[in-house]
Amino acid sequence: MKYSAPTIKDIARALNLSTSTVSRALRDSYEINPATKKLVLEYAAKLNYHPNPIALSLRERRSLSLGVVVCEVANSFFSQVINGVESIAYEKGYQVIISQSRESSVKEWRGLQYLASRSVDGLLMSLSTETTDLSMIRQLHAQGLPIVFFDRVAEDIPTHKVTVDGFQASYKAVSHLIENGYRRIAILANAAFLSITKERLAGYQKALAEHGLPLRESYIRYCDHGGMYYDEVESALRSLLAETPRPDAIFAASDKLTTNSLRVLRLLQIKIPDQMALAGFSNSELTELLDPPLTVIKQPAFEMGRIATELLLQLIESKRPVKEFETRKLQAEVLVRASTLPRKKRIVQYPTSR
Amino acid sequence: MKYSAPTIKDIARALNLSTSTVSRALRDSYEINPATKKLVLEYAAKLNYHPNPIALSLRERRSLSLGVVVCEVANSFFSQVINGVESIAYEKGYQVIISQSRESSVKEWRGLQYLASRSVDGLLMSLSTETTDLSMIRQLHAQGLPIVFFDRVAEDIPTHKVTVDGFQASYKAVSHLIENGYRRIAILANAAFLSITKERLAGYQKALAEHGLPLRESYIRYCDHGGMYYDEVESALRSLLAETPRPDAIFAASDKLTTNSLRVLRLLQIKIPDQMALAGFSNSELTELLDPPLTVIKQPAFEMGRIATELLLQLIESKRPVKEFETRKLQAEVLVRASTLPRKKRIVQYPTSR
DNA sequence: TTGTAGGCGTTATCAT
DNA sequence: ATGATAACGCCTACAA
Repeated sequence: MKYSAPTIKDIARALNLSTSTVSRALRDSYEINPATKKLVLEYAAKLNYHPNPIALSLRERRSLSLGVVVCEVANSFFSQVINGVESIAYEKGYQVIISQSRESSVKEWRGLQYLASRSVDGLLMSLSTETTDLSMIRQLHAQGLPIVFFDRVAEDIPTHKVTVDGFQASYKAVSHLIENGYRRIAILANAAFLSITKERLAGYQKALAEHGLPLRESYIRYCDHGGMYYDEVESALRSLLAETPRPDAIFAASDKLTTNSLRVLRLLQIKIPDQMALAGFSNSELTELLDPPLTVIKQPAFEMGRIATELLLQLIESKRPVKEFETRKLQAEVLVRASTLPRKKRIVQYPTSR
Repeated sequence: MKYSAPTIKDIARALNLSTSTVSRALRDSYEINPATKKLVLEYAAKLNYHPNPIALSLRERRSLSLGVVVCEVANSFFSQVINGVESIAYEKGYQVIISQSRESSVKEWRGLQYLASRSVDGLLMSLSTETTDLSMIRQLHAQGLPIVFFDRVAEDIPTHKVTVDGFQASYKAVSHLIENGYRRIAILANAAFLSITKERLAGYQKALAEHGLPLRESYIRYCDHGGMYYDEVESALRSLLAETPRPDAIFAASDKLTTNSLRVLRLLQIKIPDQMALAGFSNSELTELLDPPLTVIKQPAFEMGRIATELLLQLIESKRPVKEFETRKLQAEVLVRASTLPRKKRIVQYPTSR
């Protein structure tokens, strides 16, 4: 079945004009007779004519579209970022094309492949947890495709970056835990090589150090799929629970890790916060409705999308190659809730069962 | 800054060949000298040549892309549908372009506008709650753009549709409420004109009727933005709570309505399920972790996306106009949890303090 | 086996 | 004020 939208040619033929006249009339050129113009516009409206964006793209060598690569849209943080991206993009007449990597470097690669080969004018990118090979991104960037990284950035690719100050955020959240009486705080983090992982880990370490608590390597766990798979989180937590001494708090360093940790702890019937406190990054709208309400670090995701897009459009619309790049660091807020209530001294810390 | 990918022309010039030879070599045509072929392929690889999809689209009059119009991706149901769509689309070499209406008919219109005018080969569509004017969709459809509706369908546009059996699902969920002792069940629904609203309402009515309960018009509330705005849900619920006699259960007929209802009830400090039971549609991964765990109707969202996409590709790839259309109805499952525990007879039903 | 020309829809340039 | 032509990158019928 063939779908065929009306073209300038159709209008020209019907009205006995040349395509150039029609084109000019449609663009309201001053050199067209008002009568002709009216004729053309009316007929075009009747046909519901719209210029073919593909032809336009081919001619103008730009598609007026931006690619966004995220691990998945079914993640509050990323969907909020996307809303921020769209808010700016639409304003400036750009279409947004989303590609999901689902934390797989193969899928990421495939999405990039498609987006890159001239179908988008620029790229907004958050790396998948699996991505270690940056060669393709590097090459696209070298070829001149404007790229802005957000959230999970490639540190050594010289371009604009927008991140959240994960160091500060983690520092604040872990300090909060310590101030509420928790002493044995474990951390559940994303893949170790990600920039955000390093940052968040550093904030955790600083909070411990500043309060004179020891840093135990055995209290650190990495989840290479960012908590995308439940099993990965369950086994990490189980092994943490088997540590001696057992941690009295978990700090989860990303969205999926946080909610999946809650799931595991509930499954294991571990009381929060009495037997184990829980805090972590999360942008879900539902965290305050959970049982217990979760203490979370909420990132300014929408804002992040907006800023990244503004920077990208700057790159795209700049006449000369941009040499100076900036890294914007946004502050996140810590929302304190019941999952990290001050530790009660009287509670039995090591129940005999489990 | 200008990004310019290598073209066939570049290769032809460099190798002293014609563009057609290069083109054929790249497509591994049998009529090309193996030596030439090798030469071209190697040089192309070196340049990291990829055919320009825009030029291809212009020529082949298809873009190998599908448009998806949903109200928002930050909604578990829709993001799961999208994952289903992508799973099929990628397999068949199609790119997926997502457009969010955010329950606004203007944004929906704008997204459609862009997607439709030849940049996509077909459309997967779930109406925004605000959309009453179908003329644009109707026209695109009349012009031959293949469209498949899912979830919120346009009943009188003749094409494939994929829905969930909202009648059965509602019937089962409301029956469950009744069997657990609730008698005054109010319903919170989407905009009244939506097909899914009518269906779900009918299921609710049947359950009441079958159990000999009266249908009270005063127990029905519509939220025209589908619960996208918290305030809308809060005022609907407040007015329901003011009814005499006061309802003892709320049945929420869509995702956002369900979670926002929980939010309102908690804000008003109404105990669930003792003072008010709550059940509703939701595809969130977190419903079992909420306080209380929510009884929900979970739709086969991923499956829906898959099926809709398969049907759409059938339409797109069909040689002759398709005249026979099918409506697939999928079954949803009811997950029973604590928010609808059997009603305790001994509980005070009308606390004096609110 | 390779090359030439035309066309997909549009607009800019250069006539008329 | 309007028209003819070329070009964007690609493919293919036709020519050589």
